[in-house]
Amino acid sequence: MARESKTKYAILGALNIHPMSGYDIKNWLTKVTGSFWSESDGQIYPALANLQKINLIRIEKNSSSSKRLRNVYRLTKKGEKELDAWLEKPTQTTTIRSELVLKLFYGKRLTNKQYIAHIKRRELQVLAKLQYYQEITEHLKKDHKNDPDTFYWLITLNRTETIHNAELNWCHETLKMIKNKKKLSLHL
Amino acid sequence: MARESKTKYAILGALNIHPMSGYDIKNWLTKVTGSFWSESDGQIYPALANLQKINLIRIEKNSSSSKRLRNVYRLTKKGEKELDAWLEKPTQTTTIRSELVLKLFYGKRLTNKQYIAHIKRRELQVLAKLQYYQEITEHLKKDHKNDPDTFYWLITLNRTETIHNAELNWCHETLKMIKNKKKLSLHL
DNA sequence: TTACGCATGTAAGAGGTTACATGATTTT
DNA sequence: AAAATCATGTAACCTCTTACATGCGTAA
Repeated sequence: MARESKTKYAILGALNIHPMSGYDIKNWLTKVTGSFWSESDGQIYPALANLQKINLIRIEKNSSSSKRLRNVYRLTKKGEKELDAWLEKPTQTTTIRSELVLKLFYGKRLTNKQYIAHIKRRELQVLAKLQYYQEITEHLKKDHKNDPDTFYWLITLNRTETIHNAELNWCHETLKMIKNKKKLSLHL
Repeated sequence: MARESKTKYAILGALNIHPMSGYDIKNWLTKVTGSFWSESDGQIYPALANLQKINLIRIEKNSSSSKRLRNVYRLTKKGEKELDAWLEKPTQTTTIRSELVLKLFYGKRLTNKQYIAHIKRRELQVLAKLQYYQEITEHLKKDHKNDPDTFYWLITLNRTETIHNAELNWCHETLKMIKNKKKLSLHL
């Protein structure tokens, strides 16, 4: 019960780029896939141990010689197959939960001022994210143009950008509408 | 640990519209807030019991006389205050997880055909949702124009519509780009 | 030498979904 | 009479986050 965790696939996919440590994977995921995927410590390390146990990944370098403890993992052939099988499979739509939108939905009890404040906060959050992902996009286009992954990363970054822009527009329009008290405009 | 559940607020907000049973709340939520909020049986009923225990809601009608068991709850004054306190509070950004986008991100290992299939499936899903929410929007504008909640519901429906439309455009553009093999267009 | 970042890992415990159980009522 | 839907509720059990513990290396 409680639908199957996808953490293993996030890990396998990351290791398919190049060998990494758990620490690397986590930071890298939060940095570049943050807008649609993330993992926490408590997920990563047990998952790595398990994936190693069932031979989907293996430790490449244990760096025992006086170096700091650092486990760098790499995909096995079996791991690649597992990754491929998952990649090909169609996905179910995931349920999402946005507390903010729930508040806006139940917003009848809020004053105009409070309601506007919610949307403005959201506007700033989205704007910040948008700028952040635009920077990553620029960076990829400039310094990783020929990386075989870049094309796919840009596609998903472009998706994030498109959607964030749309939400930004919505914030803008909604604020304008509320401020002008043209509440009826939605009903036309 | 494991961040605080928002189920109670989803329930309080629903009961603020009008008294409802647990069954009603669940169905109503999946129907109209499905694009940004949902609850499952296993959450609703225990939460209702608990909310009643701490006097945020109470049973309005137990309909004992030969009628089917059906508990209709209504907000108490205390419940209204709790709802207001939550509504006013700023929200944290929620982390979202999209398995599909993760696959597209790791898409290097997929054939063009497989990749396109993923996006096309998504396109259809989004299109269906878009049409569904457009129907609800029309319904509200026609038959519930003067309902005090309608204005707020239309705002969130409009948000869903805007974002879904953006994603649809992205699907379209991305498919076109891949099909034309103009992979370099992203790099310009 | 103090502090911060690197790096791994575990424990606790709430959150959430699915499946099952139960029984009434309405529809076919 | 059977099947579908209404309606509530519980149990199992996985998921996930937060917090804590630990220790090394490096920079101020």
